[in-house]
Amino acid sequence: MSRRSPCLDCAVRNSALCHTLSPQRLVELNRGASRRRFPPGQMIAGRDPAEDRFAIVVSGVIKLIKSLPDGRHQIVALLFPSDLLGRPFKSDGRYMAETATAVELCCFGRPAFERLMREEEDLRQLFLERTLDDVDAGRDWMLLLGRKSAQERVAALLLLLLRRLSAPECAMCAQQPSHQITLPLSRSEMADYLGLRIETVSRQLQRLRAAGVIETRGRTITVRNVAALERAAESDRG
Amino acid sequence: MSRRSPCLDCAVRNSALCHTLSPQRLVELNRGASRRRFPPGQMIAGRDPAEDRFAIVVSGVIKLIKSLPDGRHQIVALLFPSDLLGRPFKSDGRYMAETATAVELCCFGRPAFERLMREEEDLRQLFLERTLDDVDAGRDWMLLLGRKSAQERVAALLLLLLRRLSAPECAMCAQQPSHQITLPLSRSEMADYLGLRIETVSRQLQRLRAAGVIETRGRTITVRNVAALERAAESDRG
DNA sequence: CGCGTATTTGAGCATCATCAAGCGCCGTGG
DNA sequence: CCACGGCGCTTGATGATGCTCAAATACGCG
Repeated sequence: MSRRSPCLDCAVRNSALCHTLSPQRLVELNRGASRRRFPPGQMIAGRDPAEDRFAIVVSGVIKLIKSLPDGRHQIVALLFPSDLLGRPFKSDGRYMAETATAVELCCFGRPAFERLMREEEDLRQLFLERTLDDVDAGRDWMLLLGRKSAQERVAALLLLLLRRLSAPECAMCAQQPSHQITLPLSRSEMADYLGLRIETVSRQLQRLRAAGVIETRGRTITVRNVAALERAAESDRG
Repeated sequence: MSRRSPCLDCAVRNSALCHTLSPQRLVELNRGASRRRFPPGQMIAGRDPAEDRFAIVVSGVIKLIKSLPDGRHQIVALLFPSDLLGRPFKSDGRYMAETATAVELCCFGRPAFERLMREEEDLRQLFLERTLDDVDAGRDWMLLLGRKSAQERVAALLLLLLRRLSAPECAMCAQQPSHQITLPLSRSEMADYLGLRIETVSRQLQRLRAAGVIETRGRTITVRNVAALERAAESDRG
């Protein structure tokens, strides 16, 4: 009983869903919750119903992947620290979830979380609003996939990563100068998110580098000219 | 007071969100609700905050469109009878909503609906689950836009329309034999939904016709071979 | 240092976009 | 009833973007 709640110094305590909960509720949620770590490239949720996880991302980046039988893949979402993995009220066998980087999760039992969702007004409301934001994010990406050129797609992805990785909940990612990021994705993963092939991604990065917009060194990218990058990504909020 | 609730013979009373409400709540909601009709091709919601509608689709089909400044468009969702138009808890200036066919809406005031959402457990839950379904639908479409060929896209769209237009809530659409549909979309709209050009859509339809999979007569399409159409669309639930 | 993997680079190609007619459907008006 | 015109759709020819296949290079890691 003298053990303090592990939530108090959680890296995402101010941004994850659970930030709306009272200390008492947190203690309750923590019974049966567990921190788990995964290495990069590991499948952590998918078709196996026994593996029907339900967790908050504490650090690292997770890919949600849809695949076709012939081996084509599309990453349909990236989960960053403070995002929720898992779908309440329905088992979620529609995507594969795989770590892109090393990941730390805070895992709960489904029943405990669903009960909290029912009982806690604020939690429910926050979850709903985040889900509505997910709808919007998906639709933004539909515009990108349906209508944008390879150049625009790559630029848009770099801006997305720049924004999300420098957000406060990613403090742990220890980002260098704010215009420099370490990509959490391989070229192949970038391609799967952008609906392109790996060679095309590589060439578009090359083009941006040649134009002096970015500098690349492996997975480290420095944005030299944010405005130019935004121009390359085209106005997104049309 | 002797006027019976207009909801009793509403075409979507069994499938729209409001089906969870008690008769008393329905009466309440109906104060300030109004039926409105719109011709095809009319913008009914978009950037204008005063036009921030909030409505159930009673009949017809609505397109949600995202656009880029240079005139590229992407339809990011279709709304069919019983679907909800509008985003609660946040004004929704992110898409343009335009009628694809003649449309009948049941419009509410935002405050009334948001209050019901707060007070009615069942309504809230249903709305949440539908929103989660919207997320999934968007992600399915991302796979289509990012990874599927023109042929697969067109076939997938035909199957989608076949399924949705023969659902019970579309009874009003008076679909003919169940393998025949009247497309609610022009070729141009199909292209904007599929991330293709109008000529490509036309050619793919032509290919399906040549293969004996469908018959086309203007906007009337008869599916001769559903299995072949499904094969052309490739397994979707990968 | 050397291997395996990721990434880059190159050459040729396929799919889909673009540009440009042509056709058919329909409503209008003669 | 038929000529006319407009619009949406189809069809054809050409071209560009991004894909495929292949090889070279860079990089991480033992």
